[in-house]
Amino acid sequence: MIANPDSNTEQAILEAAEKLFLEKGFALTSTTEIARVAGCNQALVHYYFRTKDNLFNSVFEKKVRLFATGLLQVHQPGISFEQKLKQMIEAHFDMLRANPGLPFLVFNELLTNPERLKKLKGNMLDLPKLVFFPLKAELEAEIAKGNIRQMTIYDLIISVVSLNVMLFIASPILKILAELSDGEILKLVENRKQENVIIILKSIKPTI
Amino acid sequence: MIANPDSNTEQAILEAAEKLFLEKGFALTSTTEIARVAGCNQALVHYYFRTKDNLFNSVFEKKVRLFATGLLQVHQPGISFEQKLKQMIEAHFDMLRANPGLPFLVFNELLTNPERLKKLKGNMLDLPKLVFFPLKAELEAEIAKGNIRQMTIYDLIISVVSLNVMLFIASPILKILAELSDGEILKLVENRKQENVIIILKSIKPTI
DNA sequence: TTTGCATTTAATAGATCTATTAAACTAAGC
DNA sequence: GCTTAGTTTAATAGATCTATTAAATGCAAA
Repeated sequence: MIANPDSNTEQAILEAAEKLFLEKGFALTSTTEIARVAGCNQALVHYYFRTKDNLFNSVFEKKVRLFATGLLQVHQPGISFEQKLKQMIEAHFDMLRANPGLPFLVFNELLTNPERLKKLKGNMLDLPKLVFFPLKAELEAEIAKGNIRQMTIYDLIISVVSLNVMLFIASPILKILAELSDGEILKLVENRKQENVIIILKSIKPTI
Repeated sequence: MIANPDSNTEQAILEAAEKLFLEKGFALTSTTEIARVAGCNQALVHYYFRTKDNLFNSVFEKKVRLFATGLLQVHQPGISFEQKLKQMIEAHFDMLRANPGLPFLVFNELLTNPERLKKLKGNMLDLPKLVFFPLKAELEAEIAKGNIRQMTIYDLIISVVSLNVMLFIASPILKILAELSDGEILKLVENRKQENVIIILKSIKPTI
């Protein structure tokens, strides 16, 4: 029998692992539980991926890239820098809304597992340039024209990412503590999308 | 022999636990390792705190309160709302800088352990009011006077906390990925303190 | 039908972790 | 000096987790 390149079982294991790793992180997820969710024997997890670490890396790097490239989008030509920035913030926000568990997974694993972070550095050397370069020149041109106050591209990215990401890290906690319904959380999140755009656009203005 | 109310050993265990929990979270810290750092036998950890969970709660609630009350500061009377806001942002920022591992611990444990979050809700009912109430009335007065655009106190708090907290969650990662020296990180952090103040103060202004 | 190979299962080795227990140690008070 | 109570230690029970192994199963081709 020829091996199915995308075996049903292998795919089920990957999906179960992704779900559980996103929910609880690496340390709190056991291969036994992955197998249970995937509907197979625990040894099968090791048959396909040999180690839990391999399995984790299979889902992790894809997720990190998703996380980082959320900022990088193709824009309509001819629109203003501010409009472009607004589109980027919204695209990043929408990516996070579609993957709300992503920031937690990425931060949790990179902070608790230093080797993972060092390994990542090698694989992701292209990303900063992909994300920063298209924006950097434009930002500096706008500053030179006096349309935007003095600031670096790093400051801008950090601010956007902070505002967008923290919302999705904190909202499960906010939901419980403030006793919000699902509907109320949805409304709050949608409102923060506009709020984050407003904050960034106002904050880059010159004068004072 | 009379029990020392603040036994040397008990205190050493608490401090070791605090250090390790802050570094690696609950799941990745073992009582054996806590004992090693505290310089005592592993069974002593259980002698003093019975369970690992008890020990964790002993350090955790104190830390959550520290995290939440960072925003709550006594201000000089008679200064403007904007100056007061600036002081709050800076005080919150300074608290985080003095406890950089705090946000990770709080988010990590509250997100991976739902029972911890529910339990916390009971113990922290006073906090939202302590933090929000002093500001809420003033904010609404400023909005009525037309000094500040229409926004809620929750939006303001979320923005401040997002900008301040995310910096300290992300900076260990940023340090590795961008290959920054300790000095460069210090400089970046200090710069972000002013940047966050500027962002918030600009973002609350009326007029588009 | 039989052979061969990928897949799946049950069983388990080996490591580690929490928590308990029983015994040893230490020093104050009678 | 002996008793007593708090403190500390070594040993280990019991649970859980990763990873391996050997055997069983299913299916396609010969």
